[in-house]
Amino acid sequence: MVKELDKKIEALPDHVGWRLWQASRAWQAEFAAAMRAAGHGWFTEARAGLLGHIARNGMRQSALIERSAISKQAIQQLLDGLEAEGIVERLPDPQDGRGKLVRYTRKGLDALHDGDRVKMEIERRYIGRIGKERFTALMDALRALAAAQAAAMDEDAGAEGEVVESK
Amino acid sequence: MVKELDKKIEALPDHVGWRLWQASRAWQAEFAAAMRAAGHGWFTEARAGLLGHIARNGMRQSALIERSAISKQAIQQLLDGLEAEGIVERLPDPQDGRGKLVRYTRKGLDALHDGDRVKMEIERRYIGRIGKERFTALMDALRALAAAQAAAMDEDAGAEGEVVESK
DNA sequence: TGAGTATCGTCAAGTATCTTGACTATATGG
DNA sequence: CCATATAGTCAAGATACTTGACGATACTCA
Repeated sequence: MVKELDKKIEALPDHVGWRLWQASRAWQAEFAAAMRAAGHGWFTEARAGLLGHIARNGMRQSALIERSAISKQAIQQLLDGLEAEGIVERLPDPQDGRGKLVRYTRKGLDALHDGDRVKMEIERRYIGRIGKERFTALMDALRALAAAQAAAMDEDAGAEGEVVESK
Repeated sequence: MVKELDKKIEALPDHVGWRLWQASRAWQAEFAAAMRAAGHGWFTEARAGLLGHIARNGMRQSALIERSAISKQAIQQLLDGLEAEGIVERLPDPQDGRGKLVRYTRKGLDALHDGDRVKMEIERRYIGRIGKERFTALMDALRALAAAQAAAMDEDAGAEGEVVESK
């Protein structure tokens, strides 16, 4: 019994990528469970990520595309789903016949509110688990990493990023 | 121009879950790109995660299932793919007619070696980007989080985790 | 010994997320 | 007015999972 447990622990991967993936999945599972408990079963991980980018007062779909790291088609599909759930609605942009404005419905704003609450709860739980100091260090490192990566990507783009269509 | 950039930055979500997800995706993209460059195009993220759990000298599929956070069916599908690629092979377990042993092929071991190299390279890059101290703090926090979460799950299971099938 | 039960792996079907390619409609700038 | 770029959509497919059902083997204990 004990021997098996030992084996299990001893062999877990321990590189950054694995740890990040693990932590990310755990967070998402916790968030999804809490949101389901709050009656928002439609709140999947990708949708949550996208909603985090939509300004409370709405925005153009194209602006959303710029902000998110995924393709316009993927965003469209997510929005389709969210629209079907009644979380957001899409209106034609009066300024540009091609564009559309995405904005929250009443239901969407309520869900957003619950989402924020749940996020704060989870954060509190995390701080309780690993201590405020460690948590702060975690956020600090993650922010630094994101900033550094964004900078690295900008450099690539600025230098000569378009070697893709060779061959 | 500048104004648009400001907008873009100002609106990024900043909670733990989002940061973890971002960081995880960025790591995976970096890893996949490097592995592709090394001629291992089949090395997808889920496969990499699974391979991280397979002992160098092979192991039972059921042991793999215990270690991984995903379902046995998902693991089977991943193994199917890896087997088709010639990375691992599955042999009947002489000790147990139901079981199978999973082990690396020669090609798999080579890929694993490249994978380890790439992981170390990325880690070095990360340390270069955010500093050794921050990186250490990051790993420390992630490990603590994983340990605390595992403990929390064990508690749940020990107490009364089976309220699922009510209603 | 043999019936019930648990474990191991598989098959099948479905969902979520994301990708690429092709296309329409509108805007913009000579 | 025409060429080109941009905004959004449609369709098809890949990947990474999920749940449910199932067959085969092993274990237990009366």
